[in-house]
Amino acid sequence: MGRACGWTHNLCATMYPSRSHEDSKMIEVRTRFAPSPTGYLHIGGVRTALFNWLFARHHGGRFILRIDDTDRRRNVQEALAPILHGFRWLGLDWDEGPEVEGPAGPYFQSAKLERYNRAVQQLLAAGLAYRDFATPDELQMERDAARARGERFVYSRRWLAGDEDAAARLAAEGRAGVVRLNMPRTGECRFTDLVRGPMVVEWAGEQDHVIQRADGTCLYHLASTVDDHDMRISHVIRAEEHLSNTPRQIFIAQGLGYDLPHYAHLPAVAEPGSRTKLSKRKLQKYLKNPEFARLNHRGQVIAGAMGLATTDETFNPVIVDFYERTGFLPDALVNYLLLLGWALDDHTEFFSREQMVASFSLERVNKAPASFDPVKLMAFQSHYMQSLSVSQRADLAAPFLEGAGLLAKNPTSADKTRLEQVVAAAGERLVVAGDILDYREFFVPDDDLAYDAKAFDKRLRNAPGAVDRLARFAAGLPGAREWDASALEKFLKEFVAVEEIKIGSIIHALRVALTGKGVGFGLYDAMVILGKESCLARVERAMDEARREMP
RNA sequence: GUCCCCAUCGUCUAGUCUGGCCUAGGACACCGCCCUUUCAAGGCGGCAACACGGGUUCAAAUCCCGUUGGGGACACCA
Repeated sequence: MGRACGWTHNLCATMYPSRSHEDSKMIEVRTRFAPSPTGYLHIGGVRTALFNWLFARHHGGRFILRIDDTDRRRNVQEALAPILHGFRWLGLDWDEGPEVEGPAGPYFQSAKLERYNRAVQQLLAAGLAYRDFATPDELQMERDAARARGERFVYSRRWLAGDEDAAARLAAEGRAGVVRLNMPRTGECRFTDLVRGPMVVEWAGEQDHVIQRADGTCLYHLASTVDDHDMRISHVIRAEEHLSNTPRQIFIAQGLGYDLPHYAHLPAVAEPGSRTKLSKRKLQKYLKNPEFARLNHRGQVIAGAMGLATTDETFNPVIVDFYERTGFLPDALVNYLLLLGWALDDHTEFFSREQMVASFSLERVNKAPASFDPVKLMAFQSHYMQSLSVSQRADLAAPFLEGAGLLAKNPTSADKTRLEQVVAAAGERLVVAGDILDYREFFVPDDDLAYDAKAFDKRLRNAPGAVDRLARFAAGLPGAREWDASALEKFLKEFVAVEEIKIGSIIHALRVALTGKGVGFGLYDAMVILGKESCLARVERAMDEARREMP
């Protein structure tokens, strides 16, 4: 193990991407993202994947997807599908990995157990790892004792088996043997992080990490290091939580005779309004943040209307699927995520894919955690949504109406026209495509219109004279010759003049009668969309309803 | 507890390496006012930050030291 002491890894400064254009042409840039098949894609993970993808694309390299399934072997295919789907939805294409394969496969760790085992044997043979028979309890006692002394834990190596005889003897006691790294206890590990700069860590602070379990399966650090080498990963770009894992991986890599990749550790994506890493397990806490809760609620309402069976665990704003099902634009989400920990300059906010690929560099990645801000995400979404034409937005909205049973699978051209009218009238109020469900009143039969109880009471039932005014207005309505917004405005204003009333004393009642709601887009637009017949029917029905329960 | 990392408006950030152009710029949010049939949108205006303390220097957001605060890691998880 003496070999390991004081090993240094010096990357020359010219390896920084912006200064290394020539270098990058010589070495093929290969980055990777290695999700566990958990069944969903975490928003923080996507940000990491995005930076890997951008770095590879910027340098004309390759982006690789590898599946870290050493631990759970069940239903990998099933749990993988939503992840691959998420990547495709976001437009993050991978050059090698599941379904596309490639020259450096297999891309599933579960398929490489033999390969890892050979690496373990190599480390064992080189004296860089050892067989160990300590029980978890014994180890824990040593850990506790070190902590009580306020010192860092250093394993006593008491149950280390130096040879086969010792191993047999310890095994005879009923102990299970694992393989541990024989970490150096003097000297320091040096490496350059492309985000953080030069790093120096004392080897003595490192543990004798387990790399292989008693059952022969291997652990993350070993598998990951071997894979990065096998897949010729040039730049390991990952979350900051891995920064302190780096020395042990360097130890493994060097022990195996590998050239080291470059490392870049990205700042964490943090909770809304906090610097704590965003986690999938703390949803209840995030829901106490009003903005996060509002975003979540919006999604839940849309999913509910679509008849999706969702739970907090499977459907929330920490999971990428949430955004697709709510009707977000992938470009908006990606653009927002890009700016979480990276900025080009002091003013550029919006990037096309081409622009972000062209301008991305690790040099401009920040070091401090960036908190996830649902409000700013919505602002990006709104911007991207407004950049689309009415018919594009209508196309995005249609599936939501279909899913809620408000629009036929094959809509008639009249249906389509109505949808476009509603989308146009809604304008910037339609932020995510699922928001179309806020305007369901334009897609339900007149008799099925639901009334907002509060608005109905305020504007019709309890507003003195409202019903009578509505009746007189409706009586004149069939005489309206032109049925467009400006004609209707003139018509209503004439009515107001004749009646000698303020416009507010009829228009609110009319809105509730026609749409069931106290708020909405322009009333004349609403009338045009509904048509004369519907308007009359709805006013009649509202008056009946108001009179029926009047004292 | 130990080790490592980090620190500019409420949030995302520019500026820090290469000290002066910074009475600190932009965006989102927020607060007024205007417009207005509601809700939005729009127009105009506004509030708001260099964590703290020492140095170095003619000059510090920028360099150095310390403090505080925050985060991450200390698994037979990944």
